[in-house]
Amino acid sequence: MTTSKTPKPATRATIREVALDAGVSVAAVSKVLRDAYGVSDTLRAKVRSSMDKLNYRPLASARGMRGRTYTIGLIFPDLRNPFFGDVFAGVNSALERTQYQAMQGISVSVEALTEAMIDRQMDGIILVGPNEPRATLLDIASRIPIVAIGHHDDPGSTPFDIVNNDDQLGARLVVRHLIGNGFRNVAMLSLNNQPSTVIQQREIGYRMEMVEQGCGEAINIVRASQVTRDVQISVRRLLESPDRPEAIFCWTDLMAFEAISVATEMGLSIPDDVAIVGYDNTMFCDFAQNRLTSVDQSGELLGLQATRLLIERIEGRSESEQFVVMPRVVVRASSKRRQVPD
Amino acid sequence: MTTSKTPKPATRATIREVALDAGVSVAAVSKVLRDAYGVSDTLRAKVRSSMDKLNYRPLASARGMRGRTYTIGLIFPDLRNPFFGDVFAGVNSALERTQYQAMQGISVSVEALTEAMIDRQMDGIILVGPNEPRATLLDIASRIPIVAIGHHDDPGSTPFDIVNNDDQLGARLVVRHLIGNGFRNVAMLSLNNQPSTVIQQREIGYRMEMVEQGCGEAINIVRASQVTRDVQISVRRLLESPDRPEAIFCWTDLMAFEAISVATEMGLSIPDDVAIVGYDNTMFCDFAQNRLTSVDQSGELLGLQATRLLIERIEGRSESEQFVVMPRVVVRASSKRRQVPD
DNA sequence: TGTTCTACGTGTAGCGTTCTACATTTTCGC
DNA sequence: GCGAAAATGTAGAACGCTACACGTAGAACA
Repeated sequence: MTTSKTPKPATRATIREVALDAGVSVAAVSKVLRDAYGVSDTLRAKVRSSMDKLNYRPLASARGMRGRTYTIGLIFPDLRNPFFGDVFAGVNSALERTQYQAMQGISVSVEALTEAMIDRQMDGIILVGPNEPRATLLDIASRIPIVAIGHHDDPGSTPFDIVNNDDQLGARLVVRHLIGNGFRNVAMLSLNNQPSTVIQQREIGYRMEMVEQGCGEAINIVRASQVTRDVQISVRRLLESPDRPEAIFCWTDLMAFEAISVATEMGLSIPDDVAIVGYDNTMFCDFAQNRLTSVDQSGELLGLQATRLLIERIEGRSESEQFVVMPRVVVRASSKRRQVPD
Repeated sequence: MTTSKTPKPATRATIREVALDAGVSVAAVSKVLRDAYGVSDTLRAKVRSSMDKLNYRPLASARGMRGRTYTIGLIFPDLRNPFFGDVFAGVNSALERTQYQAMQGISVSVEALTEAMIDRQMDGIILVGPNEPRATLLDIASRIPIVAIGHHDDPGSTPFDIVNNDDQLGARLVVRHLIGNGFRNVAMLSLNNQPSTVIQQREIGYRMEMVEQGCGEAINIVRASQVTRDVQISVRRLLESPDRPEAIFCWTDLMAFEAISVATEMGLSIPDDVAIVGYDNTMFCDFAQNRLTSVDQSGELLGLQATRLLIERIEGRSESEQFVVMPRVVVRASSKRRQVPD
């Protein structure tokens, strides 16, 4: 008398059951799963059909114990910025038709989040606009493949891949555009307390182009924190100052919208009293109440390339790469040519 | 001659190494980790100190093989909606000081995402505004604990928990507010192709309150898809129609911003030509270029409660619960009392 | 006809946890 | 003091996969 096995375990199928059903070894099923070498077409077909029949799906935890989990993590510094939606889209299209899945981490601290992702055996991490010091990034990179979107460093000097838009150029283009449209006293609204290389680059670009355009004496960088209240105060102070700038270049669309808000509140008209330009070209720029000129850094492309590079890394590449996209200014009414009162 | 073990494995510490270091069994360490019964204070202290010393962190995959992964998944239907940031914040504060981590899934299809999360052994899932048919939700709930934010169903009739704002009431409050401010011809801008119970409830609330306020004959529900272009066309058609509504109640802030955009483009003034009201009370409502009256459903509270309920569920509760928050109208200029031309 | 390759399959040892079953020690009522 | 109960600790079998190390059978070559 043999103990009969439960016929329908009601639980999800395992690789063993698939092997049993297909009449092959567990190892063979695993090979099919991984598209590994040494499987005949017949065997593959048999296994595939059993997998379908049993509705088999590999369990990520179990895979994680031996190798990959086919999961990559995404970390953003600021969730309120609508820009990250564009990056998402790019990540998604890169992941289509692969076994990989992306997950965005949710946490207060980026450091804690990174650890949590390592604990959870992510195969790799995409860090967007990381503010962490270089040493921290290097430490993370030594433990898990990462690619940084928006982090400037010398090509080849980092053990991780980098995907950037040319932030320095982006800032220069903005200044060139504004001055070309008759705004010479251009201030820049930047971020404080964040040693981000992206901000640095944009500030450098702004400075250099102002000088090259002969407006060096008008250089004026105001820094505020991300907090709405703080931005409002800074913008108001700027707009109330005796030599009110003719234009404000904001380091992010989000800040630009806040600038528009303050200007509107003060009864100023845009762009006649003050022009405003943002960065990211998010969907809100198009709205008629904003009509915000902004720099397009094609978040979607950034996300796509970052994902591609990350997967290459996970699958073995060892030399680091950089990918740079060219920014372009998308002109809208907020920086329309100045009507100089003759 | 004994083979000497590598002294510094350079790899992360495992539970075995902690046990070795603390001079106790692996089982004991596991107990400490899980706060399980049967550990003396002395042992606990020893183990804790070894864990600190070795910088030990449990590996989620390995835990997943036996029990929990201490990870919960978040699924949103529309990533562009800034509302979800509020929910995030709530989830985070509920997770503070727990071992759990939240991850937001990124994918085109909610169904695929759910499967991916089950594959990855999430302990539970929070579904925000799910559009899936009831049967699908029941199927998912039979395989993994879920709580739905924004899904209306009879209390006790679902095997999963529900956290809602009273959408019917929210809509009623909007109508009441608008009519109280002199707008009688109130149209509603809703969503098509999405059998969401949230939308249903808001439509019902709108209808009922319109009737009760004696404006039944003005009821007018226009439905558009989420696509920007589609919304614009619908709003434009509405505003160009011979009996242009005096106010538009938009089912989401996002749509309301688009409505403001179209109205602005057409040269209409808000609220004198048309009042506009949104739903969600997202941060953009405050901006002077929007000044959007909106319904606050406190996304943060929703996220907090959903997380609390989900963890309770994961840890054993079996009867389902519902939690309802009361919506309230936050009045801004976009619905200011009508200046009736006498 | 033997010998060497190559292609295809299989057996099985872990991976790092959890948790049941059990062993040992301490406490306590009488 | 004695036996029972409570408290504390341990051993070791899973969990579902991957991938290394082999075995085997034809094909190709001499």
